[in-house]
Amino acid sequence: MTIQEIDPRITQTRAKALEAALMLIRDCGIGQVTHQSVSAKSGISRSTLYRHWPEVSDLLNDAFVLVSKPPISEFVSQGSLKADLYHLLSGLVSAIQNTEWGKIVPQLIAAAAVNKGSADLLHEFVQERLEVAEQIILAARRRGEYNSDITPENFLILIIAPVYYRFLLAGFPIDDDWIEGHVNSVSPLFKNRSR
Amino acid sequence: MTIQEIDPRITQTRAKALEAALMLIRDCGIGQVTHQSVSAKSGISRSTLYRHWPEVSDLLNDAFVLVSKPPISEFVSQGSLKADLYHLLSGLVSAIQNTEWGKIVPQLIAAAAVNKGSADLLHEFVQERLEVAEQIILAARRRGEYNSDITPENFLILIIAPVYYRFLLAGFPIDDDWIEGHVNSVSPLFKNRSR
DNA sequence: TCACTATGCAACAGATTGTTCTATAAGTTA
DNA sequence: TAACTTATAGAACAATCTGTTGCATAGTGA
Repeated sequence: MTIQEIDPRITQTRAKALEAALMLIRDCGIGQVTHQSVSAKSGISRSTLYRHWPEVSDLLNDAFVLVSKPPISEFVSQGSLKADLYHLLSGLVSAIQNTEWGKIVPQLIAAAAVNKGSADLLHEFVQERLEVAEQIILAARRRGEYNSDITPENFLILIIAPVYYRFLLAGFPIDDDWIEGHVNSVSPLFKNRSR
Repeated sequence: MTIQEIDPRITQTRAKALEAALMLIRDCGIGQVTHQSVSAKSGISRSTLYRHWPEVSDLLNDAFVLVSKPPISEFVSQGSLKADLYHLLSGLVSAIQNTEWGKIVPQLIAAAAVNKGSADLLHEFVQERLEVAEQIILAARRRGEYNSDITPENFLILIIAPVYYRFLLAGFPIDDDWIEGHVNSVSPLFKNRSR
């Protein structure tokens, strides 16, 4: 009952090909991803690519899986709700502006609109992130900092959504000052109870 | 000095081809839009399509222009800020759920990420809509209903962004109850002044 | 060492792409 | 109406791309 060893050649081929695919997705969009273009970019032969991924959609899916499963860091409170929210948004903005994620997510959104597999992947990713971020609100509630009719989920979306809106739709810049102002803007909602 | 008459054959060809292109974008994504597929869907011959749009990107661009220039309705206040915001979101959600716009915008976002022309188009569209919606806030301010440090633009994004987030990223449903709850959630901000 | 198998390469038929030419039909002008 | 101008459809084409296969090679595990 030994553990199944995986041929390192397969691992290498997959890694190289998916990295090339991600570069193509990022720079040219999913429409430019073909067995041929991935072969040219990765050095993997076309026949090998067909053997691993008979359809381009299989390749795209694996590439999206790769980028939508980043490590989720443990929640450590910064001490206050405002500080935690600022920290959350800083991380998000940094991921969007300085990592592959920012370049890939628009393509994943487009893929999700026409492909159920991609949609499931994207929604699962977002759901997972929301659940992690919910710890922020629950911790604040325990400290008595958060006491609102707004559900943690809706409140988090209120915080996070403008970042994506500015980035994906408006093309507005996002800097530390804006993040700080944004957190301050919503802070009156921490304790308001609407009726 | 007569007005230049446009050959109706050209107008027809363009209309038919762009309609077909939009259907392909909506159903299959921009990657599936080719002169051939548009020809098959529209009945326009391939050679004619090449004459009108030498590159696929030209065709895509014209299609996106078509869909991103919808008529902007005059602002008529519903009487209160809450009612105006509810009205604004209802219209947006309806456009997203019941018209082409909802199916096309994910593709336009993806195109914008790799193509400056598409990006300009999208950002201009969003900017224009924000400016129209700003009338809501300005009217509320005149009535004394809105008095906040949050700029009208930032406030509107706070209102609008969660709709797009739920639709594009989370895949969450959006119904009238949610819209109403959302407007109520942010209503404490109408008059709050943060410090 | 030996069996196994993933890879690269060449070759291939079939489809797609981009271009050009010609006949025809539709539009415009007088 | 007749004479013109022009847009389109269709065919044909070389070039490229797609998907598949067979085979030699080289890396892997026992």
